[in-house]
Amino acid sequence: MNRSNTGANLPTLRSHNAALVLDLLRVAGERGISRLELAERTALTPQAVSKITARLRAEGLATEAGHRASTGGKPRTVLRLVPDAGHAVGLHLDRDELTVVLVDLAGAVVASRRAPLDFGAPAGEVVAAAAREVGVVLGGPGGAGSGGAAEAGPGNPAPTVPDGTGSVSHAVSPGDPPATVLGLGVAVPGPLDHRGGVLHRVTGFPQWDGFPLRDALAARTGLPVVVDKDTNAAALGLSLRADGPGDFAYLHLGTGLGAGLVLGGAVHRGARTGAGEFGHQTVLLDGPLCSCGGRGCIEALCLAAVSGGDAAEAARVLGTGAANLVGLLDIDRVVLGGRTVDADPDAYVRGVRAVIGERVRRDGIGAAVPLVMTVGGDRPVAEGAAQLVLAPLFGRLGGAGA
Amino acid sequence: MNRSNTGANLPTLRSHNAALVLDLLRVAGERGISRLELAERTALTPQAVSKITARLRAEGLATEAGHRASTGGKPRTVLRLVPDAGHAVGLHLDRDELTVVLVDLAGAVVASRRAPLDFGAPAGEVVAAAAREVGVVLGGPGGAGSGGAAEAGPGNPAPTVPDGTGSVSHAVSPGDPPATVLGLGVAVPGPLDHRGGVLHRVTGFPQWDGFPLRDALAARTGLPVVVDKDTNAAALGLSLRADGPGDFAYLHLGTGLGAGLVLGGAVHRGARTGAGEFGHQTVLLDGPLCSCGGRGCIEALCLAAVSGGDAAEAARVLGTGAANLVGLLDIDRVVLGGRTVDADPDAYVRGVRAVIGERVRRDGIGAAVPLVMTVGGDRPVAEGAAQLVLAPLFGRLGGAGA
DNA sequence: CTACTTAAGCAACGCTGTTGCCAAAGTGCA
DNA sequence: TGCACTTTGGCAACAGCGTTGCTTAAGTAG
Repeated sequence: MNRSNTGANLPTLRSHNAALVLDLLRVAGERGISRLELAERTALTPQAVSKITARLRAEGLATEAGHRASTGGKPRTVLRLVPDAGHAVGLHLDRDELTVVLVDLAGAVVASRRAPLDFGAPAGEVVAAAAREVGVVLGGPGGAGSGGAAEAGPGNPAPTVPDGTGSVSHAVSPGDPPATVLGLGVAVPGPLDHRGGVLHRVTGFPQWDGFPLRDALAARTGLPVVVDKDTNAAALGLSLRADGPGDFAYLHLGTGLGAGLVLGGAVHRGARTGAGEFGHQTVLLDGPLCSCGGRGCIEALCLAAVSGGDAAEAARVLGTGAANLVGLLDIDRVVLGGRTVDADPDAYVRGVRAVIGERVRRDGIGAAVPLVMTVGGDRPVAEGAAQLVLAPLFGRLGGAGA
Repeated sequence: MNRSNTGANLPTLRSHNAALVLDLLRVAGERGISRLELAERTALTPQAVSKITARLRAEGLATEAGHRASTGGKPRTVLRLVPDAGHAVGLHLDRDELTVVLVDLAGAVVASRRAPLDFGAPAGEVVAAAAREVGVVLGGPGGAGSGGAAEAGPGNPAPTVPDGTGSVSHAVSPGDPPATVLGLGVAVPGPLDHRGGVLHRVTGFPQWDGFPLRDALAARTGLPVVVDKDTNAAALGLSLRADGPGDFAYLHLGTGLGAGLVLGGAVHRGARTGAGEFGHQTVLLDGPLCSCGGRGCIEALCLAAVSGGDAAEAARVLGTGAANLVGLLDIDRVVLGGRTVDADPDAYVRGVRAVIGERVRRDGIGAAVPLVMTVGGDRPVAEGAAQLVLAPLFGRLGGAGA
């Protein structure tokens, strides 16, 4: 059961178990999973699993799909998630670009869109543009099927909006607006309050300080909205790609340096959504001044090495911070991402892996901590943002919880 | 509900709610708490709370204790935890000393005992001595009331054992062996496997590598045993002292430097019980060599400053590490402890607080992070060890979970 | 074709928190 | 003093959860 301070009743129990089964179905993917295996993995009785899966099938969330080979008796029936039973929109607002994806329950991208963005423009304009793009991805100018649709900005009644240069829109199923859109997950750079969906002073963009992004987008799109830091969204999305429930860290090196932490299957945000301040960890006491006012921050050292063209040194600094993090939290897996890393992935993976490996070796116990680059999709943040909406369905605290 | 990968049934539901209520009773302490307040805090209906508290009263865990002032109607009945309904033993094995405490459900120390210890002696001898001391604290040579009692070492049938110099034993209620001892929590220094209760290579004491401490002590005492790192035990115990469920870090500076983390009400251990490796966080790239083989570790810098008599510099280094930790995890509260800090608490609190305060100010948002010394008892580790046993009763994952 | 094994559903059951109702125990005002 | 009102908390009936006992379905092995 999910950690909480509130009591549980029968509906809570029911949805907990349903989420558990749904999560196993999601992880099983197209291979599917049998009722008895679900029973083993959940420690529920087979009969309980039968009842739960019957409900899920009645709701259209699961379906039977073939049989396993017999082991001497009646063959097991394979159950699978029905990906089309629900969708979520992920929106990534970056400093100079906007990315929107529409994903199904399985996390597959159904449609996506990318457009340039001036994050420094007035908040209202950015919100209007974002809502417009969300509407387009959803298959029409009107946005989601429900009420309160997007009051799209000036003009643009056409279904496909040629919105600036480089705007790309490739819907996999263009004329097929999904019936059930569960919500909109939004990932933004700066510090913010996740619970209230209110931004704080994003570095370099003071006009966002105190802006209620969640409520503004909810009013524009008519969808439930969840807002989180870009690194948290990416970490959540990437953590769902792996089978294991192990603790997970995503390190993002782009124009800045940040981290997203997934501990115990849930994004760790801290009380003020401040967790993941990785870039301003001090790794060189009395070192060079950082833009934050401190000295010897990882970010300052890293970016200095990058601008000096010394990727190996940048990787060494980054690796030192990563090793600190792995040691402090006993993290199971680390994933690297971000534009700077993407430009020279081998150097960074090799450099960071070397430092972590040395640390693990010193500490003796503990198998090697896997370190990889982001995989499967060049929009990890936007896809993760969509998972902010979907994760609660699978019992993973991501949007509503904490 | 507590985060888990297993399904939940009605007994699970029941114990979850009971634990929740019990935890609120524990936090309320002697002031007590009314049924309606319990209902508000748990989000359960008043009727459900009535049923749950009736069960707890029938089991002897709770009792009615007076009434609140009326607010215009029938006055609320105050409920309180019955501390004597259960006890737990906490054992702290330090490098040169052994501490045993017997605590009640409320966490109050009922009896305690301290004795010198040579942690470098053969494992069997240490275990025998520890089991003997546990038996003494429990009020007799035979140990716990249940079967499989301590096969106490050579001699010593007397109830109070004058066991070496400086051995102190002051039971509050000498002739009153508690009926229900729920288990034994053990806190030890080195790296270890919490799930299996097996030690790894404790620095300087290679003979403990691979020793199954949990099973050995369970066999000796006949009690359920939970083993954890000393810093984790202390962090758990100290975190329970505060009302808030906020995230918590305990920093221990003694012969070494370590940390215990309590995130979301549960001790964060990581997959291999390795979390909390605070001492070997790098804060000075290419700095002086540390005993661990790395360079620029907090511990190396800190201990160097301490041995040089420069408490201010040690506090500054420690504070840098603490600020890193606070920033990375958005920790709510930090507590300092350990012999070195105890020797000059003001200097360390002032120094560490200054560094954290500066960092928080730079980051803008976020209220000041409270930093205090350990309070209430000079045996925080042993008391925390006892809480390893009690915490699961209150729905706080500490012993069984994770 | 018979015997056996395994998977999965039906029906009855115990137990959970919830709902509707009522008694108990105070305060406040006439 | 007595009546009206407010608030607390238990009793009884209830819907819904997973569990248990048993039956049916659907394969393999000889």
